[in-house]
Parts: sequence; C-alpha cells; structure tokens
Amino acid sequence: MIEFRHLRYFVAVAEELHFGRAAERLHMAQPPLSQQIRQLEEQLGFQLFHRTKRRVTLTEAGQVFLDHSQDLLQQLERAVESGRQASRGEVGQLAIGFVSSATYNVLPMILHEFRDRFPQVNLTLRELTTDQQVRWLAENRLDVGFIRPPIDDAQLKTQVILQEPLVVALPVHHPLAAQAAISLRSLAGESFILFPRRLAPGLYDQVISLCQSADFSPKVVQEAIQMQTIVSLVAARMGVAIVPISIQHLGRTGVVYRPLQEPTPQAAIALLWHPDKLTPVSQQFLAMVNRLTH
Amino acid sequence: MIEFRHLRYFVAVAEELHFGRAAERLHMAQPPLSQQIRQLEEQLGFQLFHRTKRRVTLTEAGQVFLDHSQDLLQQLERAVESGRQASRGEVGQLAIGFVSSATYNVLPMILHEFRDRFPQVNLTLRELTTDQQVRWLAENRLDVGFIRPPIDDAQLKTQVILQEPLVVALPVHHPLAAQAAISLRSLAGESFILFPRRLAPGLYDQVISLCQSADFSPKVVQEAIQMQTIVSLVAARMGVAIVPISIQHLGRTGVVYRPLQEPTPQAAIALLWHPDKLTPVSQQFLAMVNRLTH
DNA sequence: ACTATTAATATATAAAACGTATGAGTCTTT
DNA sequence: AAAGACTCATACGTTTTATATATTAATAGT
Repeated sequence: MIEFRHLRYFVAVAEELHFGRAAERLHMAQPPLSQQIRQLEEQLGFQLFHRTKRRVTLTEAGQVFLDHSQDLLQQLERAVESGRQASRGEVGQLAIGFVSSATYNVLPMILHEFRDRFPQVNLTLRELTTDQQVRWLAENRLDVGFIRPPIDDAQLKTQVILQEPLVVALPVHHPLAAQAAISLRSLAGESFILFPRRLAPGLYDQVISLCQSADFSPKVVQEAIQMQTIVSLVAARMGVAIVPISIQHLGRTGVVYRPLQEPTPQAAIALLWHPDKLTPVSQQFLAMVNRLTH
Repeated sequence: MIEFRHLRYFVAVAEELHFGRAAERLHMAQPPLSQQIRQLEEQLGFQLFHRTKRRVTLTEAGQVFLDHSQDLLQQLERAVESGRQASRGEVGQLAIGFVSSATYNVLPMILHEFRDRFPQVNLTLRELTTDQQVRWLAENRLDVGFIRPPIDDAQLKTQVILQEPLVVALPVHHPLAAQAAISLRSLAGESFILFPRRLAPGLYDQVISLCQSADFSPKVVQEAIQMQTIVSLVAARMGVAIVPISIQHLGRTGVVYRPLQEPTPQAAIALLWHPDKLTPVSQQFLAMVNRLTH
C-alpha cells in the first residue's frame, strides 16, 4: 500500500536529486530511503528515477508523479486545517430560528457580529413562532432559537438575553393617544389584538395577567400570528395591542406607541438550545450571544 | 505522521459508522482499527467521532475531514494512473523537427496516426533545416527530427524512412518542358537553383554528383533555403532545379516536373534521434514511424 | 434483570521501517 | 593509469509499529 511516507520521501529525493542529501533532510539514513523509494516504484509499477550508480534523474513518469505528490501533501495539510477549523466551530452550518419580534432588537446585531467573526459558517434563518422552534429543535431542524419564554420542555435550555418594556400600540387618532402615558384601567373597554396563546404563551399570559391586575379581562377581537399583522390591525383601528417596545422600529404609520403608567412590565427574549446537541458552531454562537448580551 | 492507512481506515469507519463492520470490510480485527482511529485523532488534534460506547457518529470536523479524505484517496489513484500513462508514453511532450520537403510526403500521415493513438501527447512542430535539427537535438530542444541524410554526428542515430525519385523542375515555357523525360546532358548549359550546401549537404551533393556523372558542373545562379522559394524561382525563370518528386504537391503554377531519362536517383528522408535521450513518448513515436514505413 | 451488542483495553505477536556496516560501480585527481 | 572520493545498493540486526487474541466495560433491547 502506498503511504504518505512514500510521497514525502519521494518528493525529498526528487527535489534534491540526491539520496544522501534527501536522507539528511528527512533525518534518516540513506539505505532505508533507497529501500522505500524502490518499494514505491514496485507498488506503482513504473520507474520514478533513472539511476546511473552515481547520478539520479527523474523519469517522465516521475516528473508527472512528483507534481501530483506535491499536490497531495499540500492537500493533506489543508484537510487537517479545515478539520481543525471545523472543530473550533469556524466553518460549518448553523440553523437559527427566531420569533418575528426578535428581528427588531437583538438579532441584527448578533448576526452581524457572528458573520464578521465566522464568515465561513453558513447561516440558515427561519422566522418561526416559539412553539414551532421547540418542535424544530427536537427534530434537529434547528441548532438555536430566539424565543419568547417560557417553554415547558425539560430537555431544552433557555437563557434570557433581553428584557424590553411592553407598550400600548394605539391608532393615531385614538383618544388615548393624546396622553403621554396610559393607565391600564383606561384600556378596560378597548378591543384587544393578541398573539394566539398556542403560539406564544409567554407573551399572551403576560398581557392577560397585566389586565387582571387592573381588574378587567381584555376583550380579544382578533388574533394574529405576526407582529407586523398586529400592528397593521391596530393601524386599521381594529383595536389596541400591548407589544414589546422594539416593535416601534417597524415605523408603521397610523400607529403610536405609549408607555404604561404602571411599573413597566417586561417582555423577555430568550435563546433556546438543546444541550445534548451542541455542535462546535452552535457553541461558538452561544458563547458570542452571551458575550454580547451580558 | 498521518498516513494514507489512517485515511482508508477513517473513511471505512465513517461510511459504516460501525467499527466492527468497518474492520471486516478492511479485513482486519476491530481493536487495531479503534487504535488507529484514536491515533489519527491525536495527530489531528480534534475528535472525528462522537462515541457513546454503543454508537458512533461523525463530528462536524469529522464530516469535513471525511470529504477531504475521500478526495485525497481518489486523487492518489489518479496520480498513480497519470504516472502509469506517462511511463507508457501516452501523455507528455514531443518536439518534432522537419525539413520543409517532409511536409509533402510522410509527415502528414505520421502525425495524423500519432495524434489518433496518443491524443494526450502535446506536439510541438518546427520546420528546420537538417543541420539545425542536428544542433537542436544536441541541445535537447528536439526529441526527433525528419531530415535529409546524411549527417556526421556519431552521437545521433538516423533511419531512412522514405526514398523518393528526383525530378527536374522547369519553367512551363522552357524548351525542355516539351519532352516527357529529360536527359542529364541536356541540362549542362542551364542555370541551377540549389539549397545551400551548409544546410542540406545530402541533397546538394547528390545533385552535384549527378551532374558530374554526366560530365558537367552545374552553373549555380541562386541558393534558396526553402523548397517553396526554389520552386518560385523556377517559376520566375531564374533557372532549373532538381528536386524530390513530392514537391509536386505544392501545385505551384508556372512550373512543370519531368523525370530524368537516366536511372532515377533517389532522395531520402530519414528519422533522426538521440539514442541516449529517449523518453517514453519518443520511443512510442519511433516505434510508430517504424510500423508505418516498413 | 438478563442477553446481545459494541467499543475500549491489555498483552502478545508479527511485520515493517530503520540504522550500521559493507560493497560495487563511477567520476575525479594526480 | 592508479588511487581515492563519492554515490547508490545490499545484508543483517534492532527498534518501532501495526495487528491479532482475549477480555472488559458499558449500553440498548427484550
């Protein structure tokens, strides 16, 4: 069997055209070098060198094989280096899920940084609801997710990376829009637009319990699966909504955002992952998110 | 040191994802296989497999390294194959010299056959005089040549591959053109156009001695380095010339060719090479020329 | 809980690569 | 022309390395 050793020896001899010097360069004695070259020639089935007892020259076939051998040795080094990079999470695949509202706060900054640091990593981004991400992660279709906590899957781990205040989204011409800050009580009679509980229980429950704390149950007239839809429905005067403040960045006309008078409740965005399915790439990603958010 | 053995073993395990089956496929026992893989991982500095005592899966880095390993093994095979082809003279370079008159007889057929049989051989063709070819061959600038013998270089070998009759080239309106065959005697008073002796002594001496045998010395009015030039000078009525019959293929108007009445002297074309500097390719070429001309 | 399966470990054996000493042929030098 | 230096090949003993056998540890499935 031909081994890299044979190629290394052959390249040395071919470059020196001298068994003695080549052996020196390889830190070995000359006889075993001659043996190994002979052995290589036997395996190949053709001569690599013209030997004249005193001088060595490459045959045509030897020249051809030399080119290939040098390539092979270089490519071996490259293969090792690529493997090393992959093991450090510097190349590879990363599938990221995120809830729509994450688009407007942490996500852009994190992705920009990550692309900068690991340009060789191929990113796949999917906008998904929190519960979809939980399922996809279990099915190995995602590496990490940005969700609205909490979730109830003991296998998975989450870590809050951002807390943002909730604000009230109102149609521009709504009477309450005149106020700088809005009390919960004043929303008692309003129609509410909410996320379906099934898709984002965290945010949903937070809004409900907020209203409960002001002694009313919100009248839900519409559910919408995307933040953009919710804001559009508010603009269309279908009702009001309580949303994370970063939604302001949408810049939708016809909608204004007002803080609550009450101590500001916070909506969290958390990072989600499966601790048993970490790849080098996702580890690097988690580490970077930690560094950027704490 | 990483050897091809490591790659072969690794690819087997990575493809089977099972040490036992991989060992079977490699015709070896399982423990040494485990050892070799472990050794490879140590050399690489990163893990190739996730091992769970019962199951083996590739790491990210392992997947990357697998791709490269498969490439490397394939390329080794290709390298060996290229070397084999080169050793058989099926790929490579061949520099061929030829005198202009060889263009019209043997050369086209030989080149066509050779290109057909060895399409991977890169041919370089140079039109050169006989003495130029002798020098170029000594300087290693040619592999083989087609010349007008003889030459006086003991190092080189020649072999006559074609004998062709000499004919007289006359201007169309020349009085002798009316005859079907021409006697040497009748050319005694004519002006002759010849190759310079320095460049093609064989042909030159042949023409001179031909005239001597008819008891006259030719009156040389012009020398020309190319057959085409000689024929053009004849057409311009500068004189007559004695040329190899294959020159007819030039089809120059204003010139007619007539055989000699005397027993037809022959002009030879020979193959020229350096027996100590044969490459596999030139050997194949010589063998083919031999086959085609005998 | 038990059995079959799988990879790892320990030890021994076989193979191989390697080094030293030597030889044979060739080129150079005097 | 003879002697010496140089270079690659050969012979043989040593060391290193790869491999096989036997066994263990651990896990998944019944």
